Amino acid sequence: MSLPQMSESTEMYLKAMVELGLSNVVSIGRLAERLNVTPVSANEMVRRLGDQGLLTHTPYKGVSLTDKGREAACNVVRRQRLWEVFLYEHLHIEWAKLYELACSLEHATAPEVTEALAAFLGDPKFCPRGNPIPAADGSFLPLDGRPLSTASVGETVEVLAVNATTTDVLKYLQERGILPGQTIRVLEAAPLQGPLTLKVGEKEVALGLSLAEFVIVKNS
Amino acid sequence: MSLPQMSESTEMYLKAMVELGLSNVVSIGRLAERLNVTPVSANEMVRRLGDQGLLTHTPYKGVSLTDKGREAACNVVRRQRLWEVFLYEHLHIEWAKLYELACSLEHATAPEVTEALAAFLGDPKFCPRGNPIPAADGSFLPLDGRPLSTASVGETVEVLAVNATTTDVLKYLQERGILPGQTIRVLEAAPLQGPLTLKVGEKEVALGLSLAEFVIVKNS
DNA sequence: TAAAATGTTATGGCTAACCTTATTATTCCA
DNA sequence: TGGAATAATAAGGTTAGCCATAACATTTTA
Repeated sequence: MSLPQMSESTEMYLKAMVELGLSNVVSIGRLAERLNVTPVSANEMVRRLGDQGLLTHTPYKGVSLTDKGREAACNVVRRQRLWEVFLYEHLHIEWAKLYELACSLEHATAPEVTEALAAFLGDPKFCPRGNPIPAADGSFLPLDGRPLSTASVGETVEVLAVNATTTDVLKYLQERGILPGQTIRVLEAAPLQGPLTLKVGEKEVALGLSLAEFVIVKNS
Repeated sequence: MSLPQMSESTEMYLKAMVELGLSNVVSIGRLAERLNVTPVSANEMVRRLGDQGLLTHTPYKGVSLTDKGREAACNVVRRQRLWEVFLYEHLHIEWAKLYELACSLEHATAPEVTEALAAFLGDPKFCPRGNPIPAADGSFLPLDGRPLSTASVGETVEVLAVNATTTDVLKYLQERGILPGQTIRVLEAAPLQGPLTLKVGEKEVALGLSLAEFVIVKNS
């Protein structure tokens, strides 16, 4: 009574590839880190996915999706983000938990359910974390933004999306008001990869650089 | 990014126990048949579930749920049937596919999603197949009915529920109008475990005894 | 340019849930 | 009561996706 013609693990790898930048070459290390597996395991799995024609691996360089992989990946991400919308707007699930809970559902969703869900939700274009939802045909307009970690002191930016996935990181950002739509001013950037000091609403917030990478912003 | 503290397989065994009669002693053979595994595999798995205290197995007699197992099982069935309601009423998924599609989702549903879903749906008491939905506290009022296979010639009965799970069986019954609420008259019962001849609406329908076991009816 | 960091490959191990084949035990029924 | 049906047990095999450890290759960077 299950459906996966693509395993849960495969879906996680594909999703990670999209989240780390749809068209980027991603190192095995980064992939392993995001998926919480050892580099050795990621290497094995990347070989399997390569054998299935979903991605290409250039040794010592990194991994990128093939056309087939990109299509499959967009489909996975579509399901993920549609469920996030449903959980948020209709079930009123806590924002920080959306990714994790939607992730489980995503793996269990047949194509006809995906499309019926999209129709039910009114074909939303963005998920509650601000990320675009790929269309049914696989088309995907990426966000026109950059990570907050690249912003310079004095800049004022607007949060487009939060790209984090783990509940604890999302909760941390939420508690500090770092949510889509929020305007942020960069007050200070500590040297040696140190944290940013931000003005978020009325509050001053210190944010580590690695967390700031998860926050996608545009000039405002 | 998954949740199962109880494996998918465990959930399927528990669900099967409920579907084969919440308080019945079920033989390994029947369990194996419904789950589409060999009796040897079912035996192994039953031992594992016994070790976890979910059910008790009396050799050569059969299997029954413990209190702990019953609670877990009701929870699984609750999730399953709530999703059936959602898929049917909000996503307009084909009736015959509900069980299978809801089954996948069920395994991927965290408790907080279950309860939010129940609230969203207005705490429904029955699934689209006519089966009762266990309450959040585990209480479960079973149907007051019996299998159509036990009906005698000349009886007129009303379908309370369809207990089948596979899409092909559900489709077969649906095509013949055998759905909850339908009134059926038993015209004939062939000897030697032969099929029943039924009057369903305007049509005469022949139905094998093993299929008739899936149809729960009451006197009407 | 050498050391550090990163990536690759090899080997072996683990787990859950299935499988087959074969043997033995029990229960049911005629 | 004896054979058929059903159930239990034993032994060994498979798969996916992980793990660790260790050796080796390449790339980056100081």
